[in-house]
Amino acid sequence: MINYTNILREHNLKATPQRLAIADELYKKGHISIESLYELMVNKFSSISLATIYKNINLMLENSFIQEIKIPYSKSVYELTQAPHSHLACEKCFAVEDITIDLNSIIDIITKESSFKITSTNLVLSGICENCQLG
Amino acid sequence: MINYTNILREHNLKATPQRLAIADELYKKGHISIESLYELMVNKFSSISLATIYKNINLMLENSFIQEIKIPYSKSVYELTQAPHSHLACEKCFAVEDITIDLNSIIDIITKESSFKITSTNLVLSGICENCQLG
DNA sequence: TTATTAAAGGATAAATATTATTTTTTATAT
DNA sequence: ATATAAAAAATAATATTTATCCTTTAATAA
Ligand SMILES: [Mn+2]
Ligand SMILES: [Mn+2]
Ligand SMILES: [Zn+2]
Ligand SMILES: [Zn+2]
Repeated sequence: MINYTNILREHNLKATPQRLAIADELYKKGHISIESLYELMVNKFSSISLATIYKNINLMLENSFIQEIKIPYSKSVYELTQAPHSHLACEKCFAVEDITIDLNSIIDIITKESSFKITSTNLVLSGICENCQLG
Repeated sequence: MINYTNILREHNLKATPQRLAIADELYKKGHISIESLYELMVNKFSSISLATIYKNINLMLENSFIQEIKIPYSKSVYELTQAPHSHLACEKCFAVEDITIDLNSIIDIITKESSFKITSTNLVLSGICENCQLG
């Protein structure tokens, strides 16, 4: 159980109980959609407003405390900011897994071939996760 | 000026003037957002309904006549279905360019390392396009 | 051609999703 | 402890997307 008080403050975000709970859920679940996060938060703060979720998600994004991952044919999920990495998205159960892939060779090739200056990469590989292959 | 009548029919879509115009704009512009497409279409069909845009985009997606591309920190854009490829997204002018990158080696590595079955890839490289580097 | 019909378009309502506003509460610094 | 700027809650307002209903039309077959 990590304490996110200082990490929030380092991102210029006041460490409110709601925000600590959001950070906690993101840490535990890894990747969460807005509506899932709201449901989880209602369990802890029965009177929490959906607007509080949205305001916090947007502020946390602006201050790079979290990142948004856009998934094809699905809702966006959010995660605590960490080292750049790619994602595996299950088309059946919609689970999202982290995967570290070295894309530097690809970036190098493009940088040589074109004059586009790449600042960040976003790779989502869709398919069927291990669990869903069994069922 | 390509005639999309038969291509639409091959995708089980009636070739209406509105759909032919949508196909035409997608062909000319390459990648268009919903709202841009609506603005373009209003020029050709002054009484077109926004619902017609949404219904057609959704039907065309279901029938694989077009594809959706989700762009980080930006609205989705749509394009005519073509061979799988990746995208360069300019963070300044929001232009989206096509780029063909061979991701097979990456897929192979993941297939060996994990038991996730990849069925499609989605790579968006964000940065600054050539034009925006000049200004 | 003309007739038939299922599908599509237009108008608009309804449902979702997101953001803004106002008041109350609270985290943080003094 | 106090002051204060920021955050939360409640709720209104927008924005986005989908559904409905009626009219029009593309596709098909007499
Ligand atoms: Mn991740
Ligand atoms: Mn493309
Ligand atoms: Zn799965
Ligand atoms: Zn640009």
